[in-house]
Amino acid sequence: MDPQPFHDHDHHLCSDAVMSQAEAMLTASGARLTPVRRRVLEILLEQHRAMGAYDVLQRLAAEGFGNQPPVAYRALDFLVEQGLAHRIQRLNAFTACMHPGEAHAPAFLICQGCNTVAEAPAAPVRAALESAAADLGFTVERASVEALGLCPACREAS
Amino acid sequence: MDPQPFHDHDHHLCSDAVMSQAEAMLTASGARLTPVRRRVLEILLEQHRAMGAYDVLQRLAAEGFGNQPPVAYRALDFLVEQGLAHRIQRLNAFTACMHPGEAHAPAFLICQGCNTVAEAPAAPVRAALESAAADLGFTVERASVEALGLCPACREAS
DNA sequence: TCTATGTATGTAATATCATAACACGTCAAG
DNA sequence: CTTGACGTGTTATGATATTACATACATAGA
Repeated sequence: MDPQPFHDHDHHLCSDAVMSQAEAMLTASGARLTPVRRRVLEILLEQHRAMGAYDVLQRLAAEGFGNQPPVAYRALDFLVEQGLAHRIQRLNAFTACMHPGEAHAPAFLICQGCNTVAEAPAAPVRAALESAAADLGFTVERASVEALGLCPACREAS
Repeated sequence: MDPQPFHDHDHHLCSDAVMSQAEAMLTASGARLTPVRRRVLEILLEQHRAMGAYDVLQRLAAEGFGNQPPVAYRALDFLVEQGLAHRIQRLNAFTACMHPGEAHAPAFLICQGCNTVAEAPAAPVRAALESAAADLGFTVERASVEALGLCPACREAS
């Protein structure tokens, strides 16, 4: 999967590609990418980071949208439901999905140096988890896998 | 690892064993198991569930300890540091560690039916995660793996 | 024994994260 | 042209967590 988050790259390629995919997906599914929702997605796409709902809200408010928490939470929840964003439990924050449409139950790598959040391919991780769970008779429905650590750049810098 | 959380068992065997181990570990390390800390551990050990800090606090207050959040958070943080409790990110809640002393970076299995939380052996899961991370040059320091699903009993009942 | 020091606890105040409930507007189907 | 579904705005409140400071308590060193 995509190592880009951790390296210099032309970020427009990321965000533009995701925006197009998002539009296509939502058109196909009939869900509506309203101005607030679109703007929230754009804001999340600005960086490979996780943003708190209140940070997003502040941005929205500054641009003339509503300035009460539900405005942000509703848009964020919508994006999460549509698979366009992920919630990072550990940070109480949200990040744009960089691979919308692709079926994926990602693992998140959170750099403690630069706060970058990347999605890692988690199929083997999930397989191992489901196997461990099955040994106890437990059926996994959803799982969150979040790792804290250092990205290549921050590791080198430290 | 221990499938007990998901089955009928003499729970005193769990909690007594853990309490003894906890005492031994802390005596050895020089850390102090003060009344508040001991009581919090006992409370967590009452069930194979996760408890919110404010639930713990309520219990403490009812027993004559302080009734402000830091009282609970400090004791809980202490137990987590000492490896005697775990924080479940997904639930904003805490659970007693059922295998203190054993080196382990567990995966948590959270039953959506009965709220039981079990620790599953996570060595293979972590290995898979570290491997996926290494492919991106990322070094994992700490990770949380939390699965929602159904335990054997609740699965059968549903 | 006394006192200085570090550690633990108690409390007030506040910060941060999240949701419930209701009002209003828009738009498309009937 | 009305109705109903959906989206947005707003008020209020709930739930989770931390900062800062005061007090007590244990214990090692004078």
